[in-house]
Amino acid sequence: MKKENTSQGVKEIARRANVSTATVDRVLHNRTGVSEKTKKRINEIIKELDYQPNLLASRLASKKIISIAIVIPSVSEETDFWEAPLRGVKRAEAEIKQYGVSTQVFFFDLNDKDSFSGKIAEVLRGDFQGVLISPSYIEETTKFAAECELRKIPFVFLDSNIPELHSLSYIGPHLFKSGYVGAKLLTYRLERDKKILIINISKEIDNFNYQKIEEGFRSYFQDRGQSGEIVRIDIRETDYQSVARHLTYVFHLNKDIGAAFVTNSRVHTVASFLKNSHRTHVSLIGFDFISENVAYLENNVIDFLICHRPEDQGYRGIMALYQTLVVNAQVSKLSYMPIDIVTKENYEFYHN
Amino acid sequence: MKKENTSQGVKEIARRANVSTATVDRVLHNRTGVSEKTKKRINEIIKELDYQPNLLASRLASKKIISIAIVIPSVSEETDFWEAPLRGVKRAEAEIKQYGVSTQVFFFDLNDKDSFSGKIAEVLRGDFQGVLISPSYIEETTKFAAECELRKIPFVFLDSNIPELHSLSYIGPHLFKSGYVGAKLLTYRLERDKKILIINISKEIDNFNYQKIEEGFRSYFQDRGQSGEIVRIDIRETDYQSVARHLTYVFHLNKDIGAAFVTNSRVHTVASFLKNSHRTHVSLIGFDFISENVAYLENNVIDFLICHRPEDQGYRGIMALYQTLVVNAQVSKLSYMPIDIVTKENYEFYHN
DNA sequence: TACCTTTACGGGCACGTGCCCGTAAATTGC
DNA sequence: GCAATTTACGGGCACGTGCCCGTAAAGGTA
Repeated sequence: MKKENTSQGVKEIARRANVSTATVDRVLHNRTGVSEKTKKRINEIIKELDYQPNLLASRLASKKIISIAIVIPSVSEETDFWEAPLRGVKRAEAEIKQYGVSTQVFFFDLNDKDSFSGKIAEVLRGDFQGVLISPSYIEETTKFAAECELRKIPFVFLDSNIPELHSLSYIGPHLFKSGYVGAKLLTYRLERDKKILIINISKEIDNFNYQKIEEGFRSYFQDRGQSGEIVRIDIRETDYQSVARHLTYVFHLNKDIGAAFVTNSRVHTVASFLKNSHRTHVSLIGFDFISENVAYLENNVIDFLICHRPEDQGYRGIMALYQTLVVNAQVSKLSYMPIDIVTKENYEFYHN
Repeated sequence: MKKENTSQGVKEIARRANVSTATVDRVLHNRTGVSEKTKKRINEIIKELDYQPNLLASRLASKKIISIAIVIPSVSEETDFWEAPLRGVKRAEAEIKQYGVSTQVFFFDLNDKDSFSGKIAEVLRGDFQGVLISPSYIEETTKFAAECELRKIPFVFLDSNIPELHSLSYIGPHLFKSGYVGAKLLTYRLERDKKILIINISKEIDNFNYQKIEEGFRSYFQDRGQSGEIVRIDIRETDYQSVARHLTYVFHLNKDIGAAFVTNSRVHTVASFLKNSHRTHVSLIGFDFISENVAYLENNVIDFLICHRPEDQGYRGIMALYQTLVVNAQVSKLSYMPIDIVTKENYEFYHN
């Protein structure tokens, strides 16, 4: 089978407008050097034909390379969570490399604000046409966003959002609803008079993500007028010893805790504690498909993991920038990921 | 930033081998007209350079159009399930249309074997280079697969599988495990002495999919030595009246049914019955994110829906054929979809 | 009027690959 | 040994777009 042989694209427009393809090209890229009236004539024909440029030919002919910077936490000993978004980024890159898109990844230390500042400064020194960033520190990100806006560099937020800033798009979970789902699962078979424990393990004090999750979690009970007692604890050190010490204390004060909800991926530390202290009858829920968590899922210590397709997040983040920078198409400002429920029974097919 | 200026691709190979690009081209497409020794020389250089053809240029220069046939059930009054795979197909098509790929969809009536035969005959009369098919009828599909193999037309199975046939790939759920997950969810808070009801509503007698699901469901109980009584019922008519009649009878015989598991997307019919007969205390689980089901999820009549990302299935199906026919890359023979758990709390973010 | 600058366009090559057509060289037939 | 055929290869255009360069025409200045 053969393609249609009608002359297509710029040539056809040029023919109808009685000009050369170069002139049409000038109009398409709104460069100077075209009189108003021919410009108008050409634009009308473009509209009439509903002209869509041939990306193949365009990218083939163009020598421009589009560079995208990715700013994400490095994979630490504590968590390999960011492996997944990175995979997604690489997958997207492989797909669109042929269109002249290249990426460069900047890893920062999640526990070190200065490393974050350093990396975004480095990005600004480089010559990037788009940025995909995990906005871990609000203040620094705000400055960075202002500079990007000045330079007209589109940026996409990954995994957590700062709605006030004018990002091209946010790609990540709806945190409030994630907490809500956690509450539903955690209490699905909880006995009436048992207490619920919310555990927040994090070095960062000002992290607003956990607040949103906790709000969602609590609102589930408000919505149904249930008012079982909810205990909460903040733990500022992430090592096992510290966590165990705090938890021992809490469980000592509250003998009748039936379920525990961890607001992030450090649920495996809690799982470890529950196992060591023979408290595996306590229902346990947390976030993210990381290897330590999956191990405790397998062991029946963790009941459910809530996940947000981190690989897909990375992929979609790059693709959103690609749509804007190369295809010149619109992308939606908010792209909430599904709230996936992972259990011992279905985790082997989960696409993280 | 500019692209590297080193001469690339076929030209570079030709230069090194002291031949013209035309000769290299002949080797690349193993056409005739090249002596053995030059062929060998060129092949060595190709290997040495790890030559990857530029898809952009290739597809731009080629006038060939690749046609893919899609054979799926039509959206019926009973279910709009197949809307989702169709969306995925369209999404894939939009992405790769520029590479000269076109698709044609053939809808058959899921309750009419002859319409299935008719459509596959039509596909074979057409000039297609690849087929994406939902193999609803085994015997007819077997014949079709044999003919495709003869003509060297790759075909991909969607949503259900016939492992004996040499499909390029199967894209769909792991049915056994899906049933297993259903059992876990259904009994997560089931009281000890309550009975479980398995409901199979389908006109097709020989459908092996449901058997696999039921096996998985039952094996969950075997794995944990639980032997609560399991009742099962087959209903061969899909209309509400028939289903209600059968269910009335079953519930009359078994007063203590605490949970019901429907092996396919017709769970909404059962939900309707449970609601009308004031039996919403019975836990209910079924399959697929179709609008009727979601409505009962919202109503708390259905507890969970198990889903397998039908849109993604359609997308991946087309992409598997694209990888084979255009990119000439390998695709994995089995591509199990995640077993997603959809509840009232998270359905609004589900990407079906 | 003569000269210079600016504007408004056209010509044409390049991107990397596919493929048609032409032809020198090698092979075959008698 | 000569013509006919086959083999093995090169030249070069086409795909649709980007963009450099050249130039006629229009406008400006003395």
